[in-house]
Amino acid sequence: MKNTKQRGAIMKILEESAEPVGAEEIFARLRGEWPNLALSTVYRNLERFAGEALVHKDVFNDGVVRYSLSGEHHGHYLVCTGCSNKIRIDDCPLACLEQGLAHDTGYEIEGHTLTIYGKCPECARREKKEQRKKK
Amino acid sequence: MKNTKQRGAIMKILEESAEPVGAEEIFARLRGEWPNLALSTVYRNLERFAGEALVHKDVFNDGVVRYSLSGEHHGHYLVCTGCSNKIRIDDCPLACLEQGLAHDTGYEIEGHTLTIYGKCPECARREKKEQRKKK
DNA sequence: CTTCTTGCAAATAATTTGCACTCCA
DNA sequence: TGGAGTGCAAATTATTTGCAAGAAG
Repeated sequence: MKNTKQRGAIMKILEESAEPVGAEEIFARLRGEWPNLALSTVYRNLERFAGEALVHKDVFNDGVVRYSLSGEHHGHYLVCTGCSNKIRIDDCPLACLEQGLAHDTGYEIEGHTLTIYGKCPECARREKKEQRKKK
Repeated sequence: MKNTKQRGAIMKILEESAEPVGAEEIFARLRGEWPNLALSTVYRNLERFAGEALVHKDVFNDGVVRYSLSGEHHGHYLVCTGCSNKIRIDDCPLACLEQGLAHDTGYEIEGHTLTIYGKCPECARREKKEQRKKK
């Protein structure tokens, strides 16, 4: 894999951001510094990185694909369906389940997506207030 | 919600299929019986159903949104990243984790998405063969 | 040099929307 | 009958691809 400046710039964004980022977002953030960077270059490199297992690729519920460095510590989120506030879940109870599955099905497990949805205390309270108003 | 024949037909597909189905797939399956059903009607109704919590909406790793009846017994899938073959996972190890989270964060947990990805034995074998060819 | 990469523009794929017409309640 | 629902075509959005020109080793 050749070492090009656009490749480096894309990787730097990935390194700097704590949360997964999408191609369009990376493109927007690099627009200033690299005015004639092509969006397709971003997509191609992200796909490349994912292929080489340098980054982890994930499709979110909004349909956008986001990437994050694979070195980063594996984690999931608890997302509030009211205000979209996110809490990281460090505990991941799936390693064991995956082993069992690999054994039972013969699949080579590559990974998983897990996101938990709920209402944070404020949103839950607000929602109940609104329901009372309606009646 | 009015009871139209296309709405019924879409719901019937949902009821008949054990696995989550996408809009294009439902459209394809109904084209024979309803030759001038519009794809947009399928999309609109699925969104509607999801809004009324009649069906569960989920974005898969291939970027396609698939829907399944919410009444159905809760379950997750092991999806092959090669051929998209799906195996249902009846075991769900999250109830306990969710209780702990509710206690720790004060959130009212509403649900979660969990999908495991891997390669089925055939796809894994095929992929290895192709890699060897390249060298 | 020569192969890997990029930029640009055009092509897809999945989904959404505007609008006139249709059909259930 | 009146508004919810539909079909059709055109618009969006996210992503992919073909190809000639450019840069890295």
